[in-house]
Amino acid sequence: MAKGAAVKPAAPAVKDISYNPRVVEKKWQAKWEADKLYRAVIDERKPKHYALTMLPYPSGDLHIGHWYAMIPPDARARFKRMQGFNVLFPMGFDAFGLPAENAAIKDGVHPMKRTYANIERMRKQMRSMGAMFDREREAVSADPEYYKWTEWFFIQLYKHGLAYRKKAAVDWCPKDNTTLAREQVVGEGRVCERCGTPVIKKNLEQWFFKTTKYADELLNFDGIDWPQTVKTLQTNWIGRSEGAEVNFHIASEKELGNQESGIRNRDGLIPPDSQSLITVFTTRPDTLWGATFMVFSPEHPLVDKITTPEQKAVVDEYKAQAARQSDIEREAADKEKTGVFTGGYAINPVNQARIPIWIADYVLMSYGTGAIMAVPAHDERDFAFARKYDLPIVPVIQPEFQNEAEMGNPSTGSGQRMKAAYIGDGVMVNSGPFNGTKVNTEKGRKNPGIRKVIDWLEAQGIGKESVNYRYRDWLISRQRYWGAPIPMIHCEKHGWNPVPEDQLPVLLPEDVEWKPTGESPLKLHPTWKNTTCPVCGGPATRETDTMDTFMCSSWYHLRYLSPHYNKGPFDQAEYNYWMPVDTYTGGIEHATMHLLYTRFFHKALRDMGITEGNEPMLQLRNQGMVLAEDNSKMSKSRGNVVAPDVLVEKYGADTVRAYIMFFARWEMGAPWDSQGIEGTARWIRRVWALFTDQTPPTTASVEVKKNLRRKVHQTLKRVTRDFERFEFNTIISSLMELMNEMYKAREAGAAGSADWNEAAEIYLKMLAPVAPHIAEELWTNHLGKPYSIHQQMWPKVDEAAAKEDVIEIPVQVNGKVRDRIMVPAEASEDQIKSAALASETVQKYLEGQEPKKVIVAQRRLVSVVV
RNA sequence: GCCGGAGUGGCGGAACUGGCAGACGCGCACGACUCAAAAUCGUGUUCCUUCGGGAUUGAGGGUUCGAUUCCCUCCUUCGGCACCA
Repeated sequence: MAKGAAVKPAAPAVKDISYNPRVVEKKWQAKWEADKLYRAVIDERKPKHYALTMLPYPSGDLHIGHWYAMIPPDARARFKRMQGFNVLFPMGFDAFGLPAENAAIKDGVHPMKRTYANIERMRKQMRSMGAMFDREREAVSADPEYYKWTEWFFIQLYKHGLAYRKKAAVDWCPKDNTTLAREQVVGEGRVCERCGTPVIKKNLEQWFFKTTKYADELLNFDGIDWPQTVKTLQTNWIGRSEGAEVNFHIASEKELGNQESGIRNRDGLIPPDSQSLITVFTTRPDTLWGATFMVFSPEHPLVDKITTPEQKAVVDEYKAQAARQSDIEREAADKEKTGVFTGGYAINPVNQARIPIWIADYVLMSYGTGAIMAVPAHDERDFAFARKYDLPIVPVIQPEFQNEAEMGNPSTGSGQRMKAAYIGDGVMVNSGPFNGTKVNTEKGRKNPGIRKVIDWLEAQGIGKESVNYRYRDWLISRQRYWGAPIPMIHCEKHGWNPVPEDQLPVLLPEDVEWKPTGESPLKLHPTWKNTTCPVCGGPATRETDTMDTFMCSSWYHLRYLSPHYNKGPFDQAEYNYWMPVDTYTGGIEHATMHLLYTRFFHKALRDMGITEGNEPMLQLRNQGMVLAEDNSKMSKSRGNVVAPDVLVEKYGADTVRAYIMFFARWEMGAPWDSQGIEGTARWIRRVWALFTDQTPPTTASVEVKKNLRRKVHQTLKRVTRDFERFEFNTIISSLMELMNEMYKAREAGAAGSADWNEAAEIYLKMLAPVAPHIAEELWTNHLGKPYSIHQQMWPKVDEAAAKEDVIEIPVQVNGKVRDRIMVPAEASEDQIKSAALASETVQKYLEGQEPKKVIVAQRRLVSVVV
């Protein structure tokens, strides 16, 4: 800091206002491109750094959000490069997808034509950013040379048993006319992630990837530096829950015949055959003795078998009604529970209790086994159901310190007086051999009660430890044209077989018609689907569905390594050098989609010997969102989008880049402020003037120069740290501060001195990643340094120079700052202490009293307590 | 309901590991330059004030010599999940 420095006015500098970003930026962009300055090639002598930013969909126009996503990572990649890393920073296009096809249905423009025109336009716009993308690494997922390998990967997954076909109730978007992965259905209304239309269920046979095989491994984030929020989102999405599977069986004739004699049936137990076995999943096996009824999902296959003739009419009616309801209606959590009795009974294997079987739509066929044991005393949902239909409630967990009135009286075997289900800890009661066992609120084996019961169930052969996941396999079929074809052939005799690999890629036919029929144009194409069976050579048909575009983006980071390589998806040498990705950046909206798929993909490939290591991306950072000025979301339809092209035209790319980095915390985002950019523009112009003004001769004092040098190295230290941490806004403010100091130093006559020249050099090097054009122009043409600034090494901090020699220390009396004292930086704590107590102001506040305590805190503050 | 993030001047935000709250910028006010405006430059700018000070980082409490920072309770807001047995 320049505190205490005598600022002597010098002759005013002569202003140079020749800064014209349009000329400067065009000039350098052309030169850098001609020189292939940003070409990244393998160089074993240098450490590598793979910086990756999520690739855009070619929507047609680059908007401010793209800049926000790409520019700060670009600046950081440039910084890494100056630090001596060999940096790969590629860009490409996620070019398949619905919007282009939907537009084609409207106006007949072929998706391919539209997509490639959009790409061309966006390439041009991207050039104006002045980013260090390696153009020769660009990959476009809709290029046959790309999707050939997307198809190839499908076949590898198929061959390794990770791609399979099954009929299932799948989510269908009636507007986009296609199935969707579970992840693409969002929100309370269960709507299509893309178009907001409520989805419906369809029973279809579709292709799936076995993502669930990796569920446990995907929960492990060891060795990767990812934001906690993403890890939490993925963990919740996978939804692992630990418990047990328990085998109940349908009560036999004999068991039913005994019903007068009560719950127990000691003699003549008929061993349950597999037909009458009902397996349930429960996270609370410790409450098994409290199961007083069972509930089946209305779709459960055993429902018809157990339903008695008397109950058939109501059961059929309930089933029909459940089938009619949409998912939204059915899954509304606050809906009152309904259900009907089937007339059938099951036998609880732990105590032979004969319990009624109901069906209810709150039990989902898609989770667990589609059937549950209901323990109304200790589960809120079961409690509500039991109350409504007057089913017995038997408490089996007794809280240790609660009176009977609240709990009901367990000794009578009745929980009818309970006001709510009890889900806390306590002691097992009414539970045969387990009475007295303590139960806490831990999940799974960590809970002593659950652990003991699971071990016992396994010993008895009536159940086993089990884990269930909310996570589903990834549905990848899309009934659309504009995607990578699923390379499978169906033959009447030989079923499904992959297209022989030497016949890849299966190319999309170009002569297709756009009709809003809801069927894939591939299916309607007269000849495309006809082919021969790879097994017998007989007539066969191609799969006409295409792949979810998330399949393309699951491996694009590999295609960038060698986008035109034709012997495999990537060149092994490139892989060995560049992978894994060192820093990955993008929006958090992909937490449970792309980011989970790409981890799955990498692990599956690893198990096939194609990739190495457990994770594809070591470090992940998410940028926030740029909102419109009124805090609303930017969208074309609202007409509130900020067009970067206009800003570049007005201020130049360097200013837009700097403002993008400055105006918000990058990971948070903020509403756009079109006035705020004026401040950044002013700064850039002032930087230009600082370096181009004609300055008076050097007259500065030693002190002024020393202070300048201190500020330079303090700033360098801070900027270096902030680049590492993705704290871009403070990089800019530090550079603004240093510039202000340099203006003051110049006014004090520092220009032209050795310290000034060092400051100028370091300043431009720090500016180079942020504002590459102006930094290059000032570096080569005004400082006369060798081209290019972007090939210079990042400067080293001189710690000694950065140190203050006099420090100002605030003195608190009873927690309030009363004075500030100046002491030498090397002063001992004792010296600081006496200096503080010597202060007149401090003495005044002491009012003659002896201080009780004097704390000198890390030479930063003195605290006097009276 | 459950899980996670955030809450600091008129605004965006800063504050290293518990140690001077409000850096930097926008906006605003005043001044210089100008016939005038813009641009530019300079000064000021958390609030209250009886000009001594006092209050202040969503609210309340706690730990501490000292809390924007740690702990507890609550409020607001954003995001995710949601009858998951």
